[in-house]
Amino acid sequence: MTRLRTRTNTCTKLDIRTVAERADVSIATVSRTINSIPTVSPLLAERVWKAIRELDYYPNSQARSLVSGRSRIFGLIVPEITNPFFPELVQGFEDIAVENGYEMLVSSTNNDPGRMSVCIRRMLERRVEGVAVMTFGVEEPLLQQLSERKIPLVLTEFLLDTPHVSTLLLDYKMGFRLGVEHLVKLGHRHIAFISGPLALHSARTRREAFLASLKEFQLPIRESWMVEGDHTLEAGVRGFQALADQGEIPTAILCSNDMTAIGVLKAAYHAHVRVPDDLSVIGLDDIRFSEYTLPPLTTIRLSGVEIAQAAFHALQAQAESEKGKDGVRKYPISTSLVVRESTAPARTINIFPFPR
Amino acid sequence: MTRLRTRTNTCTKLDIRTVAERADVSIATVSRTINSIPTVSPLLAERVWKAIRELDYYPNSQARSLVSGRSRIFGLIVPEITNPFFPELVQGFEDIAVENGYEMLVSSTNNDPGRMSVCIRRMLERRVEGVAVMTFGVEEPLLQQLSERKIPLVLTEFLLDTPHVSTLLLDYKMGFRLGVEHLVKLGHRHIAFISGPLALHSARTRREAFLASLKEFQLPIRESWMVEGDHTLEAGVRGFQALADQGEIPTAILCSNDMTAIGVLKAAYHAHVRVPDDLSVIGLDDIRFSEYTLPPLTTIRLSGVEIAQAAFHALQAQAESEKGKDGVRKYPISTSLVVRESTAPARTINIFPFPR
DNA sequence: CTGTTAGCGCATTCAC
DNA sequence: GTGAATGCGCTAACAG
Repeated sequence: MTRLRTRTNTCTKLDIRTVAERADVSIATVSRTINSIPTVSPLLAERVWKAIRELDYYPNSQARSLVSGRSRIFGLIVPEITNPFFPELVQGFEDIAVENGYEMLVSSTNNDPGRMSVCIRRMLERRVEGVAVMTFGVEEPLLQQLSERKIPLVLTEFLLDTPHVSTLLLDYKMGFRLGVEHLVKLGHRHIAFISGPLALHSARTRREAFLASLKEFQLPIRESWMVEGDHTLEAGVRGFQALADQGEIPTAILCSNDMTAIGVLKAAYHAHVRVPDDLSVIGLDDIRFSEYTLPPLTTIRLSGVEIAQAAFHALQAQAESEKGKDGVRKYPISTSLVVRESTAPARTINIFPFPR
Repeated sequence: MTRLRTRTNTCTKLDIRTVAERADVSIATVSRTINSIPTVSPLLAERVWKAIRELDYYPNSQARSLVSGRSRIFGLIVPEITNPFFPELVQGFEDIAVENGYEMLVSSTNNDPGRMSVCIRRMLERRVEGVAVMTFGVEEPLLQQLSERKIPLVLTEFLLDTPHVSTLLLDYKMGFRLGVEHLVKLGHRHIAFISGPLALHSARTRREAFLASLKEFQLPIRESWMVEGDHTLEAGVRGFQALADQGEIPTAILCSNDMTAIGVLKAAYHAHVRVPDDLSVIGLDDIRFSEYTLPPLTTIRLSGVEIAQAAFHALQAQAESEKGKDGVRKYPISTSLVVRESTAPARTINIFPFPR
C-alpha cells in the first residue's frame, strides 16, 4: 500500500479538514465534492478525491445528519425476524435502501407492545426519516407517536387515515380467490381454513378473504371448519387434529400462512393421511422451505422482496417529496398462486378414514 | 393526553433547550439528568424528567454521538440473512444490544466481496464502535480496513492475530466427536460427509473436525465419501445422489449444516431409502425447522443466540475497556448433540439397494 | 466557482 | 450543585 507512505504520519484524527489541507482547498470544497455539487471545478474535484483516497477518508454520517437535518435512515419494524417470511423482506429492504444511499434500522417486536414501544423510541432517537411497519396487527396508539411527529410511515393492510401514512394493499382477495378456484377446479367442495390469531388484524383480513371466495364459488361455509391458529407450525398440527376430531371431513385445507400448512403436512403424515391423495393443502407466503416440503407445497405467493421495495419507495417518496404534496400513496401488492404438489383432484366420495 | 394542553403550542423544534426552558434550568442540567450524572439535585432532576415527559422529548442520538465520540452502535455482518441459521443470531444480537443501550447495524454480504466492501463503508461512515463478523469465510484484506482504524472486531473461528480482535471459538471438534460417537454406538462404521464449499474457511474447519473424529474412533476414511457441497438444501440432494451413484454405500451421512442434511432427507425419501432405518443422517446448526422434518433431524447444535451474546460481550468489553488492556479475549462456544429421529442402529449387513 | 462563517443538538470543560 | 461557554464534524448561507 502506498497509503502508508503518503499518509501524514501524525496519528491525528481524520476529518474534512484533514482532507482539505491535503488537497489544498477549503473544507467547503471538500464537502461540495463529496456531495457531488456540480459547481466544483473538475480540477479541484480530482484533487479532493485523490486526497480522500489517499487518506482513506469516510465522512462522519452523524455530523452530516446533524447539520443537514436528514439522517438518511429508514426504520423497518417486523414482528419476528425468526419467522421465515421476514428475512427475505429484510434482505430486500436492505438491498434497495443501501442502493439508494439510505441506512436501514431493523427491529423486531415479537408482537409484544412493550418491545414495540422501545422500538419506536429507538427510531425516534436515531431520527429516522420514515418507518415501514410490517407487523401485521399493529398497536395503533403507539404508531401515533410517529404520526404526531410527522414521520413518514408505511403500513400494510389497514390504513391509519392520517397524513404521512402510505399503505401497502396486499391483495389477499385475489390470492384466496386463486386458491379456492384452484381447489374448485380440482373438484373440492369441502374446504377448511386454519386462520392466524384473530386478534391480529391481518389474520382477520385473510380469513374474510377466504370466506368471500367461498361465497363467490357458492361453497358451503361451516363454522367448525374454520379453526383458529396462530401462524406457527404447531398451530397447523393442532388445526389438523381439531379437524380430524370432527365427524365429517374436508377434502382440502387452506391455511393462513405457510408455516401452518407445513404443520398440517406433518400432522397428516403422522395420521397416515396422504397429501395430496387424501387431502389437498394450500399455504400462503411462499417461504423458501415450501418448495422443499414433502410434498412440495402449493401456496399463495406473497413476495417479501416486492413488499420491501414498495415500502421503501413509499418512504422515499414521502421523505423526498417537495412541500406541497406529501407523497402519500397506496401501493397494490399482488399475490399469485404457486401450484406444486400438495393439491390434487378431490376424491369423488370423501370417505377416507381420519385416524388419530 | 394532557400533553396536548401542556405542550407549548408553538410548533418549534424540540431540543434540549426546549426542555431546559420548561424545567427552568440550564441545558447542562438537562444533559446531566438524562445521563444520570449523580451530582444533579433530586429536585431539579424531577423537574427535568417532568418536562421531558410532558414534551415527549427524545435526545438526538446523532448529536450525542458527535460530541461524545461514541456512537453506541455495533455492526453485525452476516453472510445471508435468508439462511435460516442467522435470523436467530440477528435477533439475539438485537436483543442484547438494545438491552445494553446499543444500536445494531445489520448487513448481509451474500458472500460477495463487493457487498462486503460497501458493508464496511457503511460501518465506517456510521462510526460503529465495533463489528461482529459472522461471515464464516471472510475476506481478510477488507477486514484490515476496520482493524487499521482500531475498531473492535469479533470473528468466528480463525483469528486475525491483530490487536482489537476477539475470537469466538466454535467447538466443532466436540460437536463432531459427539456426532460420530453417537453413530458409532449405533453400530455405524461407514460414515460419509457432505461438506460446505471448501473455499470457505469454516467449511474446511468442519470437515477437518469430522475427519479427526473418524480417526479417533478408528473408522475408515474414504475419499469418495467426502463430498463437497455448498451448505444449501440442493447440495444435500446432490450429495446424496453422488453417494448413491457409488457402489459401496455408507450407513450414515453427516452433514456440514442442517440445510444440507434436510436435502439428504428429501433425496433419500424420493430414492425410497428410509431414514433412519436404511440410513442415518446428522446435521449441524439445529435450525428451527430441523425439529419438524420427516423424520425430525438429529443434529449438532450450535446456538445462534449464544454466539450473538458472546459476540456482543466481546465487543462491549473492547469498546468499554479502560485504556491499558484492550479487552481482547477468546470466547469458547460449545456445541452439543440433539438426538431426534434421523439416526438409528446400523443394519448389520449393509446391502440395501440405493435406487436412483 | 471558491472560501469564510455560522450553526445543527448535545456533552463537557470551566467558573461560580 | 449549577450555569455559561466551547466545540464535536459537517453543510449551507453568504461573500467574494
